[in-house]
Amino acid sequence: MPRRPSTTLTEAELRVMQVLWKQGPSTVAEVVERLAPEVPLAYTTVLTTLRILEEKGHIDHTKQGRAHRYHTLLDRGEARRSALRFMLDRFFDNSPSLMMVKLMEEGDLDLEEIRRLREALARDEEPKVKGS
Amino acid sequence: MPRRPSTTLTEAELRVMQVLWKQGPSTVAEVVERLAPEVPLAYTTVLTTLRILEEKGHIDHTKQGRAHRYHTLLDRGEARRSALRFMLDRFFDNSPSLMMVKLMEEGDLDLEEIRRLREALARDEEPKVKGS
DNA sequence: CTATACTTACTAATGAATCAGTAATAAAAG
DNA sequence: CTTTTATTACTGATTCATTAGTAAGTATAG
Repeated sequence: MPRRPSTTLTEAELRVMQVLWKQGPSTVAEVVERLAPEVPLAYTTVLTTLRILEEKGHIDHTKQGRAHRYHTLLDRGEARRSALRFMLDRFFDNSPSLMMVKLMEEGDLDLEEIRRLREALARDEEPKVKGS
Repeated sequence: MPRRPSTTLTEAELRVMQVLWKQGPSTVAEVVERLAPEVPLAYTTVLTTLRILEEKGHIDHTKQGRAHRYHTLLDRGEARRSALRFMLDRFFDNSPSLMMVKLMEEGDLDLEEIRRLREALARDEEPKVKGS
């Protein structure tokens, strides 16, 4: 029996989606250029990945001169949520607070970020109170 | 040109590591049993994955009767860190605080957890001051 | 000691994913 | 209109990852 086809974005697909999310609708050449320093890929390789993403319904394209300009359809927020759920399940025993703690340890937050997070946490504490 | 071999744990490998991390040193049968409800896999499939993990140096085994009992060598904390780094890069523009905010929105923290997190953040704010 | 049951070791099959080349196409330049 | 050039569409190669079967080995039970 073979492996099952992946339900989530594959590594190559994710790499490309990331570019589209970050720099907005892009042509093949623009994606290649952005990826080049990190992962040098042939023009047609990226083209193929974009075609697959389009087949899967994650992106779209419009004509732009003789080229195609690709737009994301898959919402980044949704992708983030499913990624977070995966991480919680696989690495943090489904404990959001444990994950929060580890994040705090990992990324050194500057004072401004800490202040904003404390405010966000304070806001989180409020809406729990119903009525009055 | 072929695909590059993956540097991180693959999906199947991660699934097995997760079991070993959660329930401690286990035999093949124990791993299969734990995985069964979620993903029914043949005994030998899990055995193969364990062999690969051992070849890669991520786990170890000791004899137990006629069976092998597998132990993790790869530290879970280290795996968590590299997973977090990957997530930060791919989904959260390398902003830990952004990731934390999204995590707060997603995983509902209970009041007790929020309180502890606020304390932890408060402590994080202090050590920045050098001397006196 | 022999038979039984369980476990491992080895091997193979298969499709998934990734990478890229060649041919066709369409726009742009002359 | 013709030539050049950029781009896409199609196709193929490669190997990785996953799955599991068969044979060999080893402990346990009778």
